[in-house]
Amino acid sequence: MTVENNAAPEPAKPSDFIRDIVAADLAAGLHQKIVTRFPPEPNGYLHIGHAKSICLNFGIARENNGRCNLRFDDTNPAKEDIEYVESITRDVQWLIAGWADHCLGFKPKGAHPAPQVVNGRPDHHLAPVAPAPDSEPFFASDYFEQLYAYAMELIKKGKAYVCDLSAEDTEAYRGSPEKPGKDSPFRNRTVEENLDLFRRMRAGEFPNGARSLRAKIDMASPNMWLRDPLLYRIRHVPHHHAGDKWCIYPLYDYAHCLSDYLEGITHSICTLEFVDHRPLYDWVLESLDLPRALPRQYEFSKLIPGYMIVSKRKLLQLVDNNVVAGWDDPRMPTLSGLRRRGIPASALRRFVIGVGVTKFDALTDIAVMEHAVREELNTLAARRLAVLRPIKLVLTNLAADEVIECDATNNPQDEHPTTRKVALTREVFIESDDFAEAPPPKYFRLKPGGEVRLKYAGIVKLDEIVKDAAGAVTELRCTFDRTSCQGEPGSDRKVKGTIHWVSAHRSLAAEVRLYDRLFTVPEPGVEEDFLKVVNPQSLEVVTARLEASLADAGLEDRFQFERIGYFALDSKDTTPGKPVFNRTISLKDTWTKTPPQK
RNA sequence: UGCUCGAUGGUGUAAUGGUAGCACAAGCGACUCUGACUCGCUUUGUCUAGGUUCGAGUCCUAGUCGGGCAGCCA
Repeated sequence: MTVENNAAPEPAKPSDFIRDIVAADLAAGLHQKIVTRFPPEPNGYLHIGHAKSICLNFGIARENNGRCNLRFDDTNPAKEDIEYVESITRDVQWLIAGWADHCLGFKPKGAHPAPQVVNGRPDHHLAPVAPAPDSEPFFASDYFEQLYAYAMELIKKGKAYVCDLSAEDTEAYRGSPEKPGKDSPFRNRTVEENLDLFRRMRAGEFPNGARSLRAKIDMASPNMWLRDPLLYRIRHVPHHHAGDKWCIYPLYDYAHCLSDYLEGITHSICTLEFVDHRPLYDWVLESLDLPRALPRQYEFSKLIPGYMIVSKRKLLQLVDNNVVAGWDDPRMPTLSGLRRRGIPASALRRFVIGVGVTKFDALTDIAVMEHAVREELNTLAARRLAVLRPIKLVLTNLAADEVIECDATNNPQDEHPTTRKVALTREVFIESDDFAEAPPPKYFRLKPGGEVRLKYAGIVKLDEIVKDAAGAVTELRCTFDRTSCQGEPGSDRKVKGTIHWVSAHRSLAAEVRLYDRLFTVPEPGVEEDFLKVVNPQSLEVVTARLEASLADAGLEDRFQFERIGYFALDSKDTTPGKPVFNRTISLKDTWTKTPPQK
């Protein structure tokens, strides 16, 4: 009934080219313990694409009794915020709860890499610890001091120099993929001058952008990232984690590999766009004569689910243009949106692990995710009766005050299903879809003169259709077959259709939000204007009638409204006595099929 | 026209020189007090051309097509 027990049945142990490498490295004795990391930049919300990366990194850690560090790649303070640190930490812990939380690597609060001696050589290292009240995630910004020391070392080795070129000139000097760049006029400064200048950069003597520290590699390299990439830039801005100690900040390519090294990361797994950066990743580490084993970078293709957008910039546009109600709108592909939608973490894991890990740019069929969600919810969700679009049905042979208590199964998927009581009364509501005055062929539901079973109650026969002056149906008058009740001899009498219902006065009215996919095309991301393919019917709000027991629903509960879909309380807009339910996903419907897409 | 990564049914993913398999989707059927679930059956695939080999999705060569790379973003 709830998702508190998040222990999902394990998917078959995954196998992919990265896990093959990990296994081979282990077999070769390269590492005694596997340490991976999930390194988000705290400048936005985590989305479903990150879920794949999280499950890959934590999955490898848990399969090898290793660790996966949560590390904030916070080297660009201008774009980052503590708010994101908090939401990301929360989202990661939600996604791995009950699955890989024992592998989550934190560090003692306030800890920095500690000096040590390895093979007679100086070294620094910061090992992971389990999450606890006195621990916190890792931050690249905690390594700024050590990163600075490494930079001084690179300068001394003649492998880095301070460059005075403007951003514009730097770009011009870099050339293009087809044309080699040319050396910066500052490339051959002496070590002493570089050391002095870099110290003064740190001391704050120069304005933003006046100088930078660059790696001295090869301005003619066919790989753009090897054309003397920037290592440090001057930014006179305070940092959300490091405070106001720094006015120079390292860039990703310099900070990331060394952060990996300092934490003892063995396998640094990232997405395909970093393939071109790998030579630089290796260059930095190999230039420093580091005494411990170096981390290695491996790349896989990111997850792009159909009918979704996974681009921070575009997601932000949806929020800014009020297409959705915020980052955690249940239609958003953010982890907070999916969670609010009612999707269990276990279902998300099942999905992202199931799609596999390759280097092929794939568009993943959204049906795969929907299937994973339904499969998970089918075992998790308690069945309830709810009518989304009510139409009144009167059981003419029941007394006005008569109440028949029926036993309803909570979850037929349980090994030992439990039951609850639902009240059948003279007046009930049924789904307006479940009645047709002029039924199409093979219509199993209620039609003139026809019989249908009210689930858990008994069989009714439609005698009379009452309409108002405008001709709209206001009431269906039926005869209830008492011999078809539970426990009666006729209870196993077969009728073709079984429909759901709720008592008219022993039920509650509630807002129900029916969510659908946010876009009308499978690949909104490649659209010239993705805002033009927003699904205008992505949200429909109805006032539904729910069986009375739903008044006790809790935020963690998952429900299947029988014959409709899976629902959960909205965590934000539900107030005491006034529940708001979100439709997580509809039940599969092979009768009123939606036309196949594309 | 540089570098780099990739290509297996409709979609995604296995097969590490030896019967092209799985999942989703689709179709048909069975079951059903959820037109759900479950079960059974079916359709559909190795980018092209050469080569090596007893044997090639896999190895080699050449091509074709697609992705990524010129932030002081990550």
